[in-house]
Amino acid sequence: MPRVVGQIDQAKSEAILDAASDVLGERGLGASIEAIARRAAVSKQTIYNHFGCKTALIEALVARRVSHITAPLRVPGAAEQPVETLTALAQTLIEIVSNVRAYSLIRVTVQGAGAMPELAKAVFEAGPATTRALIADYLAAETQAGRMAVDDPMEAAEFFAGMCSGHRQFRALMGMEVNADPDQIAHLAQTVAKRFFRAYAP
Amino acid sequence: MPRVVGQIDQAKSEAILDAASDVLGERGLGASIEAIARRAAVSKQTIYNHFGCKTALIEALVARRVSHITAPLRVPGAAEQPVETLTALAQTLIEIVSNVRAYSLIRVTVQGAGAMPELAKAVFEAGPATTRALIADYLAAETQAGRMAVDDPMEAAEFFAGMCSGHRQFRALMGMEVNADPDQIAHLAQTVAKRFFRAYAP
DNA sequence: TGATTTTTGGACGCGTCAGTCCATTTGAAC
DNA sequence: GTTCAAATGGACTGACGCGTCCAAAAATCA
Repeated sequence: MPRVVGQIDQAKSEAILDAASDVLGERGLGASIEAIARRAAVSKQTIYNHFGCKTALIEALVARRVSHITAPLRVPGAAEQPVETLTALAQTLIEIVSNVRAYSLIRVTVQGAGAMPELAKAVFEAGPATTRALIADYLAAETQAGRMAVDDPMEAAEFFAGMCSGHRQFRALMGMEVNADPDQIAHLAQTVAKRFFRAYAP
Repeated sequence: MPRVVGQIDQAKSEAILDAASDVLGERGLGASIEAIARRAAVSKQTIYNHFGCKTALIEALVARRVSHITAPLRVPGAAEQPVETLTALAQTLIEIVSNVRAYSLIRVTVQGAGAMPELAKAVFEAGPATTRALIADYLAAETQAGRMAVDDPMEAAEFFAGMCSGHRQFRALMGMEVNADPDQIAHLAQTVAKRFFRAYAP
């Protein structure tokens, strides 16, 4: 038997997805398969061998990125002070929103929302929706423990996420520069947590 | 002299822009000029007579919409109670974010950000940036008057706008349904104002 | 009615891109 | 070295969309 099936697949598929991420981020959904092939130093046919069609390629790309992006989104272990947990949470959220790479994916999804609504919904569920549910759970628990007074956890979670993303979301979406200075992000996260806690303190 | 130049222009141009708004909102930037012409019950050539090229058409469309959308964005006359002013402000913002028509424009802008960055920047300046500045001015004035305690008005304005848009922004961008029930919007606006004021009360 | 301009609609050139086909080369396993 | 799947690359089809051109029709005013 020659050549194990799926051996080279692994590496090449990754290379193709990396290239697709870059090129789609730069040129948008209109980017041609040939451009992606060039960037990946791979023949166009190989892409079709691996993914079948452009839509499937994009779906694979989105699936991979989404898992990368949402990975760090875990509520830190039960905290002594809510403000500290909220600060950590805000920091993660703001970092995600400030990540150009992540946003190039979102932009692609927005562009494709018309043509592939399932994809848009999947990204929404995996990203923002999951995030909100996570935060809401935490807020409900803190309220139960008497450390906060959140009457509507889902709504509050939305406020919290909104404070974190704010205009950065818009700027990122519009392809404009987003300040990603770690110090500034840390400071912003602290402020968000402080103000949010003040709004929902018992 | 026959036919006054620019007389029919007015009406036809409007019709074309309306159709363009609809079709672009539905199909995205990829929508063809022919589709727009069909929707406007106008010949393709007429569109070119009026606007010259697709880019110019989109620019004209965006310019018109932006002025429509931001029109209601005025800070209500100096209020007795900040919470009431903030509620009115939040209401306007949430209504804009929940307006499908307005968001179809934003989606078009996001899609076109790569190809026409000037347009994206113009929309950003006219929309979110202006809004933030307006809110910040108000917050600064209230702080001066001793009715609030906002140390960083720009930052606070961003938080306020973020709380209003929240996930609605994402859903709208992704082409998903957005709840536009007036009662719910009113309730949400009240909550935003209440919580925000609590976060920044003296 | 006549003069003049816009509008129409259909055909056309031109470029781009998705996806296919295929002869040839590469390279891992035997 | 033989074998056979995977990869290459280049040519090709078919579709689509922008923008142009033009002759005929409609609309406007004198």
